[in-house]
Amino acid sequence: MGKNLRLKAARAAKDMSQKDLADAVGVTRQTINAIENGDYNPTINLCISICKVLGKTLNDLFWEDDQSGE
Amino acid sequence: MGKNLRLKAARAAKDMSQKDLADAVGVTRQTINAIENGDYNPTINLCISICKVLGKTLNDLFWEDDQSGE
DNA sequence: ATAAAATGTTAGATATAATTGACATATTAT
DNA sequence: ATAATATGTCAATTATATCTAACATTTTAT
Repeated sequence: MGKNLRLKAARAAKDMSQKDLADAVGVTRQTINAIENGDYNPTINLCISICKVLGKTLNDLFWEDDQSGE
Repeated sequence: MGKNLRLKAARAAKDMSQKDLADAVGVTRQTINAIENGDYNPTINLCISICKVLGKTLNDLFWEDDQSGE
């Protein structure tokens, strides 16, 4: 699995560290790190929580053929 | 958690049974049934597989405040 | 009416998401 | 230089997604 650079960018745009995001959604820093690095397959509820904190949708951060230049 | 009626409707629109969809994405019928009934929290990769089979996006089937008239 | 297919649900097992804790490296300060 | 913060990663544990297998109910046929 590849890295999730859209997630990394959305987090950077909010000036949050991995730990900040982890605390905001109620998981550990290692979990956020693993998701950004594509090391595993989070649950949809966690994805939804992350999206809400970062002001994005599922398609923005986790859908693939989404090359729309907004 | 509430039922996922959008998933149920999208599956019906393809005239697929729960077992048909389960076979198409490589899980069991019970897993599809549990997702439709809101009994748990699937992984994002499974959600993406389901969306692809049904010709929908993550926002279509799993995002919440999605009242956009496309 | 009955047979077949689809769905709902449950118990027990397995795979893996997520945790805790630790350590290393990199970055950004002072 | 060093102190602090952020990130990468790994081993061991816990929580839970998913499986297997079974049985009941509902729906759609014959």
